[in-house]
Amino acid sequence: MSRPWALDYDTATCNIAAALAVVGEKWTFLVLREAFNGVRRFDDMRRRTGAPRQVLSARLARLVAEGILRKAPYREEGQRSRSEYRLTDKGIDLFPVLASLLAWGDKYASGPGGPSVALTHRDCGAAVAVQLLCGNGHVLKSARDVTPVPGPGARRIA
Amino acid sequence: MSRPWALDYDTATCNIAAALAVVGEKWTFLVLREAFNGVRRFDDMRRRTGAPRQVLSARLARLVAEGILRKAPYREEGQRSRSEYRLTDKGIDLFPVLASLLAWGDKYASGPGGPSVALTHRDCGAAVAVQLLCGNGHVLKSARDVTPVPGPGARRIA
DNA sequence: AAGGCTAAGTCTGCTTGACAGACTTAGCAA
DNA sequence: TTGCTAAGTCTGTCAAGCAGACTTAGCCTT
Repeated sequence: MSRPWALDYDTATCNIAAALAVVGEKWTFLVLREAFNGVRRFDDMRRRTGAPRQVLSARLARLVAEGILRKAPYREEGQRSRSEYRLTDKGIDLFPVLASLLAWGDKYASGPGGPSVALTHRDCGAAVAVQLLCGNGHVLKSARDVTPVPGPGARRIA
Repeated sequence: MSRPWALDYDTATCNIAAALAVVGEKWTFLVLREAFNGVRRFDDMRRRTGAPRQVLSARLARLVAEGILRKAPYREEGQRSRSEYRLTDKGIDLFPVLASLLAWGDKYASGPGGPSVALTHRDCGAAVAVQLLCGNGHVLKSARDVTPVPGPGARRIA
């Protein structure tokens, strides 16, 4: 690797940045974690993430505005009707991000007892992992086997 | 889904939070993106991420302290010797996180021309994608096919 | 209909972190 | 010894995060 080709291209078109602009904030990830765990209600999320109410409120509103969560009414026995937050398909598609973070955390930052959450295949019960898979069906052992190349939207720097 | 089991367990043991505590900050992801693109030098990273010098400096130091990047000396013709930043294996293992973000960004937040970066398999050239794979070799179509269950490190709330 | 109950917020004052831009450092070369 | 450059640090300003108190809105009981 002499001079990386990336230096000749503009970063403005990078979709990692675009994704991060939407979900890149600290509490947003934790909110999504809870959502994937089936937690849907404001106060549960607040208690479990530790996010200040104001921040949680803002993040939820943003996620709804982006179409990652949607508000749905619910009604607890003897209570008024309130709103809870559910993942949309767009939100569900963020799962690999969370799953990758979890895998990395399990490997490098796990507490004493080991992982506190395991992912299983609903249909067969086996453990689920995030893998890099190429179009020819090869499972890649390491990210070192991946070569990033400029895509159609890449823009050369003048 | 009546009452999610997650509500009965402590969030303190969650390794997603542990991972985010290390790499969860906004600029950190962008720094890693550059690192995976082969960008290694302070000023290149600064220019390409837009991070303020002070913040970049702090993030790089943190990543080195965490063993995700390591400093390596380099020497440009006619210049003094300086340090650049390279991914360690621990850092390389974060690739799926970035790749997932990229895939999501490509799908939902792509600019006009389409993706600006494509991931290819070094050995066969085919496109690489992040997939959910179960222990029995099934490729999962959606995160809805994943069932999270309490792991060995899970701690019930009193 | 008055008042209590609760989840889901908003409001207030304080503190921390981000930021831009100027400045500093350290080794190499002329 | 002076200049050059990448890689930082320093300073003042401003936005964001934060804890804790307060508010809101329906449903229920009395």
